[in-house]
Amino acid sequence: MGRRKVTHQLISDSSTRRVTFRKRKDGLLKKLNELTILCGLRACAIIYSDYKEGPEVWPNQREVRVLLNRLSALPVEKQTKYMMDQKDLMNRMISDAEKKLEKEKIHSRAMELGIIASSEDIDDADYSEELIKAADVVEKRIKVIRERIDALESGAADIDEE
Amino acid sequence: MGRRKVTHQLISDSSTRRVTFRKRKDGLLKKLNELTILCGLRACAIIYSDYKEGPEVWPNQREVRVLLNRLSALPVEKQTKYMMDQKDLMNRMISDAEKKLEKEKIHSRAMELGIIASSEDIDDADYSEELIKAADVVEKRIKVIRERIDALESGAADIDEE
DNA sequence: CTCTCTATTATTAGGCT
DNA sequence: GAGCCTAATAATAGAGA
Repeated sequence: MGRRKVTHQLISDSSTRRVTFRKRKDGLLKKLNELTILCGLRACAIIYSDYKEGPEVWPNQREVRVLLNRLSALPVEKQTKYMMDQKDLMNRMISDAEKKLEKEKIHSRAMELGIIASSEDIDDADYSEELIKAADVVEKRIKVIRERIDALESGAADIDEE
Repeated sequence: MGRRKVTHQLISDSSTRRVTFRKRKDGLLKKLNELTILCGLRACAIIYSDYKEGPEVWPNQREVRVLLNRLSALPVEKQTKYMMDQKDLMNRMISDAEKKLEKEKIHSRAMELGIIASSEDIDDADYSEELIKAADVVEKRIKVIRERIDALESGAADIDEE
């Protein structure tokens, strides 16, 4: 939606890529925010780019933590079920794209992303400081295990960061 | 950007809200996908709405888990730093909105969202089944603690789900 | 690299089936 | 509700400062 259509591939020019990253990230956050407000959802997100030392989180750590905790607390069985939902939706998006392709010449690629949103009161629940601290303590203890897993996974994926 | 502008408030009609939810969620995922491709990032997300029994994840559990693990593994100190980044960006978005307001009559609200993206090879790293299972075991043990925290937080926020 | 300013494409609100 | 259509608004690619 700019001066020209953009090919859906990695932007080779790093300068352009950086600018596009900022613009689109902002646009995305704005839309996520709107979804949250329009549909009464809670949402959180993290941007993990090379342009920042670490990830940037929305709307704040608390929210991210709470929503992630909920996901982690779900039985694996149910989690698998979500995978199904995801596949369904991904298929739907692909078929939508294919339909468009028929009518026009669009060739959008398969969706492969995600978002976190909890469908509850948006009231900005003010978690007490004690709770936050308590969560941090637990977080640290868990961290050791997490790092272990992540390290293994990173190895398996041949990934190497910071 | 439809037949009329939409007020940025909770859509009261549940039917309309549902439709808007689907449309915008799909649009969001598409854009997140594009960001991923255009800028060479990995990304994951989860939609937690009342329209599904459980959250829907993107692109899959593996990706969500890996990216979440990375976040959890970060020292709290750094996490705080990210908060700063987030504030900076939020402020920027607000000022952008205010500028527009000057020129037009836009009154977009403060962004309060998030997204998870890891800026590394997009290669669909195929984590071994063993690792996934191992992660699940750890996940379950952690779950107990997580639930505890979440329960406390939920209580503090006067939230009650499923 | 950052901030603006459009020309253009993309997203989507409301209707209809 | 889920799909499809199209008018109308929103996001943004490219260029200029």
